[in-house]
Amino acid sequence: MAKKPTLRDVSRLSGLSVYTVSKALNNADGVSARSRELVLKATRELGYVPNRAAQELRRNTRSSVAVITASTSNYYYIDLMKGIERTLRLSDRTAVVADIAAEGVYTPDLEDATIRNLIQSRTAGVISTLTLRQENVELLADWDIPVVFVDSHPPENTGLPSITMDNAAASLRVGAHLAEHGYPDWLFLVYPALWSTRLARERGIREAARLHGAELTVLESRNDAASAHATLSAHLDRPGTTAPRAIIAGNNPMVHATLTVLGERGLRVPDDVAIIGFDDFAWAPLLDPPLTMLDEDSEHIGVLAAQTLARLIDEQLDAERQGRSPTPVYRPEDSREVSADLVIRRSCGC
Amino acid sequence: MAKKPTLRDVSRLSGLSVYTVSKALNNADGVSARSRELVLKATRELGYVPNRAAQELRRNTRSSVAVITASTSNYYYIDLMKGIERTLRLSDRTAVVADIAAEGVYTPDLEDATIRNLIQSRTAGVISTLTLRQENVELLADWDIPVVFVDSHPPENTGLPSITMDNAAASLRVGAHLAEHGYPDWLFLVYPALWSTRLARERGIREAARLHGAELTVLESRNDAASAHATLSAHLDRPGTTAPRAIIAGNNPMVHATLTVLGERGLRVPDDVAIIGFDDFAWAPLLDPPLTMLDEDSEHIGVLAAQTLARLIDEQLDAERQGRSPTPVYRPEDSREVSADLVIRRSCGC
DNA sequence: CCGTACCTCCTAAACGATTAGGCTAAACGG
DNA sequence: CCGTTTAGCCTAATCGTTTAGGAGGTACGG
Repeated sequence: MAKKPTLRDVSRLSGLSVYTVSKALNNADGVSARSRELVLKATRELGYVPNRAAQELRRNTRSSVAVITASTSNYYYIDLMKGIERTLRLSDRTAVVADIAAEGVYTPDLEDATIRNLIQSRTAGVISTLTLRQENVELLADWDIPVVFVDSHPPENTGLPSITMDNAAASLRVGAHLAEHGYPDWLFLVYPALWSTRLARERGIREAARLHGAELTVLESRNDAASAHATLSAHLDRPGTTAPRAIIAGNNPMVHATLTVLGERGLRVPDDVAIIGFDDFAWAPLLDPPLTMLDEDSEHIGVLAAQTLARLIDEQLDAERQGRSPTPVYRPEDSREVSADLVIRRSCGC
Repeated sequence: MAKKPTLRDVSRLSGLSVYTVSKALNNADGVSARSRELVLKATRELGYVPNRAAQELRRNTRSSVAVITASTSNYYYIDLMKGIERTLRLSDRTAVVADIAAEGVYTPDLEDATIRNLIQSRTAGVISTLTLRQENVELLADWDIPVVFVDSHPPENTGLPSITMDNAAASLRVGAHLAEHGYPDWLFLVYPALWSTRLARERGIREAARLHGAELTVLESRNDAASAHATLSAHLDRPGTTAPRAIIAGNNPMVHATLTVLGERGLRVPDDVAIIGFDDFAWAPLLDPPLTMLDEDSEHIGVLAAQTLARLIDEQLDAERQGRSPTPVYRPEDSREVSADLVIRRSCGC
């Protein structure tokens, strides 16, 4: 097609003004059945499809929501996205994912560039899986773009909503279970605090260790399996270090690294070293041995986050229509902590 | 912020016309250093960010590319997306994923709606992971939107580019390996032909069975682990059916189902039943037993697809600037088949 | 037959950017 | 000193929609 048909073309062909055509296509009233018919006929004939950029410019509304992630190779993102997309579909919105980790590594520059980019496209709203820089949160606030955090927390004092699993309670439960087995020394292999759930998880594990008199080592690695592998190997190689009786793996990549390292060293799970991991996933029961894992329902978290965001956006549109300020109003109950189950399999020693 | 700053505001504050401001912000020449400085100062002061909808409307260009998938729970999509995003970033484009499976099940209606949606937003280009309906491919062609298929084929006679692994050759290799072990009867558990790699894979496996005199059963299931589980269980329960000596699992969900079903029935892998699966992934070596799998480098496939698409879009823009037709011109060499490795572990009996 | 109300439709002004075409003043050559 | 070039800037049209503010016409009651 050389020239794409526009509203004006439909108007010409149907013999009606662009006003009428627009009204007819948007099912607004004030258009006779006969005219509506004519418009639809002309539309079909020309294969006309409205230009969203023009609509959004004129209506001052956007249809897409951004999901900010860092290095999506953690499988739980899939479920999260599923929940988000399913929910957004209901209100005819689209999710676009923006990964702010370049080659697997997070950089503030990329975060800044991404935020600028989102503002340029006047995103309807943002769901972020990690704590954003204070500065960027303010920027989004300046532009009245609603933000919801999932599996992460807003920067301090911003009061933005966040939806996480109850990490502290869950971690306590993990610790309690290890204590039941009587393991005296634990190693917590964990990702950086950039992913802010790390804090609550660590707090819970520390508390549990104190409570049950276990000795605890916390080992931090970059948030990918290869780095975790290197970190754990180096730790175990350190002179005077012996393998811990139990390892708690902070997330999916940490679990992968732990299993690999133990396998390489001929350490048997759970006889030599027990493992409990965070974030259950489909393959956990099929691993050798089947893994005991904390099961966060991330699809549900995705749904909650998308619902909250959708409501915020809708309220914003209402406010704007009524001439009130478009600044999003967050309520305390927008923040939620959902509980998680400990799925007991065999890697813990059960 | 009550009212968002526009170009006009920057113009007012800087005392220069919108023309000059626009030129300055786009680093075009014809602007003195002094003016440029004034413009940048005003821009910073106001926190001005250009409105992409307006730019795209005026310039008639789009910055986002759509990736069409169906039920992304197949893990290999993650790598594919990684490759695509990494490549698109180079030309400042964004990927948006559009899933045309509603609750895990594909519906033509959703496909149609999605395509309409993409045309409405005048997507710069499309990467599709499954064969689209003829009709929709024509629609995209009408609107001069370039399309590239990955891990799938275009509808017949459309000549659109596709990038896949060399499924037939790979399947032959799988069969040859099973034959080396001397397994007499094989079961191929496979997803529907909507994902068109199914055809080449089946062709290859059938050919291999014929070549090596093995008996072959092909069992089709919907493309998710739960359905595959039900299908395989029902098959094995059928009176007179005995478990095959080897199972070839057509993709990731099929592998999951196979391992689960065999586990439930107390059949040992590989002693009772051997398994080879398609689409290697990070957890395969840690499963019980470590899985022998075909390794398709899907990140690389993603890179190739995105490169091809980017080139098509760039050529289209050039053509348009020079007043030529914006119809994308596909070259035969845009279609590629990349080879895959068979990663031998233990589930095949080795 | 007139006034009023109600439909239906139209004209024209936005939305926020880009850009063709033209103007001005400074610089330069002769 | 004058004509020509050029850098720097401006005015105004344009992209494809939506929508405020009327304008005509029909129907109806009085």
